[in-house]
Amino acid sequence: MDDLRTEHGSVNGPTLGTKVRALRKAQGNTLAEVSEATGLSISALSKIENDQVSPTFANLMRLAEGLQISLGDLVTLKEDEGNVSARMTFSRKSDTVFRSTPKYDMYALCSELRRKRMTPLIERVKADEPSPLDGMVSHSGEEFFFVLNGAIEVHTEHYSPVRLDKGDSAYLDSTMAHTLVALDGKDADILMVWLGPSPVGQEDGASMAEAILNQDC
Amino acid sequence: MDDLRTEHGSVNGPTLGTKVRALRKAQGNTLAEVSEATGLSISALSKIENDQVSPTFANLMRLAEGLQISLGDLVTLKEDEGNVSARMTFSRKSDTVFRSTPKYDMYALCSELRRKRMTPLIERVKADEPSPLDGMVSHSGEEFFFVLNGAIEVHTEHYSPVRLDKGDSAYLDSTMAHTLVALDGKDADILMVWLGPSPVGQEDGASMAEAILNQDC
DNA sequence: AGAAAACTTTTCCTATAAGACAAAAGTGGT
DNA sequence: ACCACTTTTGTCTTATAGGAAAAGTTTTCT
Repeated sequence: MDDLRTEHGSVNGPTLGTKVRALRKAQGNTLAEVSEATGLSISALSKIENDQVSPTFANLMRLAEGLQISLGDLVTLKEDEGNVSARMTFSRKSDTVFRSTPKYDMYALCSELRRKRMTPLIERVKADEPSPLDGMVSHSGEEFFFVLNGAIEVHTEHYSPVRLDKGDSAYLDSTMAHTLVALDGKDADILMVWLGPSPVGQEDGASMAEAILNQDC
Repeated sequence: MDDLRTEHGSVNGPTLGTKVRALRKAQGNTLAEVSEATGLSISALSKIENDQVSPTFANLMRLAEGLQISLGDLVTLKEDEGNVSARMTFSRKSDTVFRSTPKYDMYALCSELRRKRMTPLIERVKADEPSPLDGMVSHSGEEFFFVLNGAIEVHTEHYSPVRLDKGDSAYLDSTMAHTLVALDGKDADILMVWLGPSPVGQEDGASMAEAILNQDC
């Protein structure tokens, strides 16, 4: 047999083989090392990477474990994530408002990097805010807050409000209705990292970020 | 052959076969209908559902399409993921060192919440540090940094070192070797959020966090 | 109810493909 | 050019996929 590309590759995306190879290379390992980690023979790995065979489910599981990737991520032929283009980005102290509402100003961080799964933001929670419970929202995913300046109160539908001062942090299930209120009459700055529900979705990571940003304020 | 349960089932979760059968039944279809939809023979489907064979990747793709489920969802034998207990937690300004090394002190945030997918930490990067490149590590997942105090330099295997001052942030693919260096002779504090590669893994989110923490310094 | 009919699933057998082992070919460094 | 290392390519064994018959299940008819 020659090439199974058409059989199990998605139309344009990388084949399973190229992805496995990219992952292995990204970790700086040889076939022998992955063979050790997975229990698969070197030749089998070679053939898999060259799309000469279609590995069995059992071996896909061993492969995923050895490559330290979830099985779902492994079989989901998402675009190149191991190899190319950008693998890192950074943001200078952000001064471009990504989105502004009566309640929040938002500054997206590291937005150049498209392929990321987490969405980091800085939010300024405005002090002059009428009634806390107005802004209650729930959306998919999880979020983590860290208070950079000022103090906030986290309101949720299931817990009593929690006051967080500078340096405090919170982690919550975003599907639970929640909102933030600046305390002491001063604006508060928080660092927020949002993680969407779709573990593999790349492009819809972006759209979901959009969604949450449109919703969350 | 009798039963491959131990080969490709997770310890307690449902096997692939039971999941396929459940999906088919839920849609009210017969093996013949799924055979039609997937192109797989009835006998092959039967064996798959009874865990008598380990289907090839090519056939897993056809199966997923026929069952109208994403490949990732099909192979990810996830248990019920809805159930709860805690859905939020918070941390006061952390003062308990989670882990300390010559190079870093780490403070885990929101560690009470077990089910979370992101792992937030505060790291103090120590100034008195001999040679930057010693500590280079690569591990699975992605990480986001935000500089709280001081200045750091991010070294990676593929990019030139980047200086980050207070308020700056970075996002990087953790599989790329990297390390942080405190600049200007002062310790630097950063907020880091790490996201492991396994999207659904709950409990192994914890173990992976362990892994990265043990490795990353 | 009982029996036949129609349908669904499992089992047997054969062809073919995947996996292991070993040898050959390719790579990189000195 | 040599050596150590990595990857690919054969050959053989073992397992998966397909086809058809057997077994099991439900429906229908009298």
